Order: sequence, then C-alpha cells, then structure tokens
Amino acid sequence: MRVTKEAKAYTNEKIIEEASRLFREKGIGATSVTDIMVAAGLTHGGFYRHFKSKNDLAVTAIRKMFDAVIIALEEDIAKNGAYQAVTDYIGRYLSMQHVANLGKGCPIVALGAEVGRGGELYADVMYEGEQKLISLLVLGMGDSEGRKKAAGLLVILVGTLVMARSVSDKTLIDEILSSGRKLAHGCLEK
Amino acid sequence: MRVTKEAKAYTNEKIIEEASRLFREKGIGATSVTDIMVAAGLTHGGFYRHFKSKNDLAVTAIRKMFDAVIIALEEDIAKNGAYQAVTDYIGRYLSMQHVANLGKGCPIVALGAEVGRGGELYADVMYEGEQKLISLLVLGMGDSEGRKKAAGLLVILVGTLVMARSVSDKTLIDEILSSGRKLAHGCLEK
DNA sequence: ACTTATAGATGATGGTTGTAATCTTAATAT
DNA sequence: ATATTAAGATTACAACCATCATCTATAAGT
Repeated sequence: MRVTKEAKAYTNEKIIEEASRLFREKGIGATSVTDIMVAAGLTHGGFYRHFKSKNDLAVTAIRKMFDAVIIALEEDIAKNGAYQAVTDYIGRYLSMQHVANLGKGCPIVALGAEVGRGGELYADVMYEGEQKLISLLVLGMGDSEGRKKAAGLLVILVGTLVMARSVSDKTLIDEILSSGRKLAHGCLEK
Repeated sequence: MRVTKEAKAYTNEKIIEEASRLFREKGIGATSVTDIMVAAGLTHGGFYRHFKSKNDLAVTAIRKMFDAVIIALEEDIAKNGAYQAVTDYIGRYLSMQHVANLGKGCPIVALGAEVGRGGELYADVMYEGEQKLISLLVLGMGDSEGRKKAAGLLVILVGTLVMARSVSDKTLIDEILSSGRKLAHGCLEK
C-alpha cells in the first residue's frame, strides 16, 4: 500500500532515529535491519525503499547523532555563553546518566572502536562530526592554542566514558568519572 | 584422534592467542568460533573440548591481553626504572603503529565499548586488568595522588587512541596523537 | 595388552543475517 | 477517470551463526 510523501518522510526519519538509538545500544553489527524496522513499527521488506544498504543507513545515522549533539551545544552557547555551555557539556558528558544511557550517548564512545575497524567506510562522517564538535568546544576554551586544547578535552571525555562503561561497579564508575571531570576542568583553565 | 596432553595444551594456548588477535581486529561479536579455530589450524568441532562457550573464551582472552601488557610493562620497569618505562609506554601507546595494529593493541580501546554493552559478562576481567595496569603506571608518576593521576593518564591514552582510530586521514591521526602525547606527558610532571 | 577416555573431524541443529523478487494497495500523474 | 508509480508486506534466498551429537583414532590408565 502506497503512502503519502509526508508519510514516507516520517518513516524515513523514524528509521534513522531508531537506528541511531539501536546502533549505539547494541553496536552496528549486532543490530539487524529487522530490529530497526520493527522498532520503527514496520516490517523489514520496505527498508530498501529508504536506504541503499545497512551501511548507507549507518553513515546517515552517525551524521544524525553528531548533529544532535552539535545543535544542542550551539543552542546552549547562544543562550548561556560558550564557557558556561562547555562547562555544562562536561557535566552532562561525565555523568552517571551518560554512562548508563547508551542509546542517546556520544557516538565516538559508542561506535569509535567499531567504525575504526570498518576501514574507510565511516571515517569521513566521524571526521566531520569530530571536527565540528571540536570547533564548538574551542569557543569555551581559555584562548591560545584553543583547537589543540579542545581536542585534548574531547580526548579526555571520550577516554573517561569508555573506561567508565567498561566496568560495572558503581563506586568505581564514580571514581573514574570524578577523575575525568578533574582532568577536563583542568583543560578549561587559563 | 586423541592427542597428547602437551598437544592439547598447545592447542589451547593457540586458540586463546588467535582469539585475542581476532577479537581485537574484528570485535568479539563479529568473530565466529569457526574463524578462531581455522586461524588455529583446526576445525570448529573441537572448540567445546577447550571452552564452555565463546563467552568463556572471550573472558580468558581478555585476561590474556591485559597480562601481556602488564608483563611487558613490569619487565621494562625492572630494567629501566618506572619513570622511563611509563614514558616508553606512552610513546608506544600513542604511536602510529598502535593505531594501525588493531590485533595487538590495547584491549580497553578495542573492546571497551563492546564489553560495556555486555552487562556483567566482562566487567570483572576489565576491572581487574585496568586496576593492575593503573597500579603499574602509578610507579612512574610524580608521587602524591599517584593513583588518581595514573587513572587520568590511562583515560588520556584510551581517549586519544579511540579518536585516532575513528578517522583515516594520516595527518589528522598525527595531530590527535601529538595532542594526546602532550596531555599524557603533562600528567607525569611534578 | 586391553580398556577407557577424549581431542579433534564431520555433520546437523534451529536460528539469524542482509538483500532481492514479488505482490498489494493506494497515492500521484495524466 | 484512468494509468502509472511506488511504500510497505510477504516470501524467498544463500550464507552465516553458536552449539550439539556422533564418529574416529589414539593417548592414557589399568
């Protein structure tokens, strides 16, 4: 049964949305096309009317994940100024909620290792997203050598979250997070 | 055909060895039992004479990966002193070779995200390995608050490598690595 | 020497995977 | 109003997957 253009556009967005949640929750390889379509309330058959392949969707979904982070950060910068926005960002990033909420979390942490194995397939989207994110973080840094320092901040955030998620003891997670926060705030000084 | 005890022990070790390479190269989920057994020069059937399940092997293999790092670091400490050994470790960790050589690299970077999704399955081995590694890194740190600083150093190493591997442009990788090195050496001061 | 235990090979299990063909139905284009 | 197009459902595919049962040949225990 054919549907309206609007309905198709809605479906398309829904697929991307569910995919970007599932990919982060379970990994790209461990998420099947059927998983995604069922989550979107459809059967698997219609998938290829929307995307050329699962990899095609994955690239689109990763771009979407970065966009969400970037738009939220931009808005916060516009509202509260860059320094406050980046400080907030650190707080959110290195929170227990971010450790637990795989599906909405940072794509670098969730997918970095997996896309690193995929050769050139995902390198471009990751590069683009990371660069845009760093550009925004720069605005909140002290100043000189801002870009290098911002990249350093992102490295600390990513490393902390990967390590926090790799263990399960809450007390230990707290320790890792607080250690990461200290390092991260050190990046903002001067 | 039954084989000698020695032959079985050799096979057992070979399976673990090939698995720890393949798991890091392709991920645990993307590596099949058959992949591992073929790499070890056998067919898939004998696998369950050695391990109760694929997950059982994965836990063993992860422990082995950490052990290799830890033993090498201990030896370097014994030979050249802790400060020099940790400095060397940073150099090796944040090298182009480590970015490229997935199969022999740091298990936290290669598997951190994937085991983070596996619930309690792998949390203990990861915890153990990370703690032992941090204990050794402490020896090379300035002194006071050594453990917290060592954890911070490991966070920086992990974050840098995850990011470096997520992109493919050599120049960019170099930039990320050099930025990580600067941060890492900053941890050693004072 | 003879029995038993078992490492590894072969083959089957029931399941899942990404992708493609075909069908149905209703939205568009004419 | 009719013809065409295409979104999504159904079904089919060939290829995998982890695990298990069975077979074999031989090492280990007696």
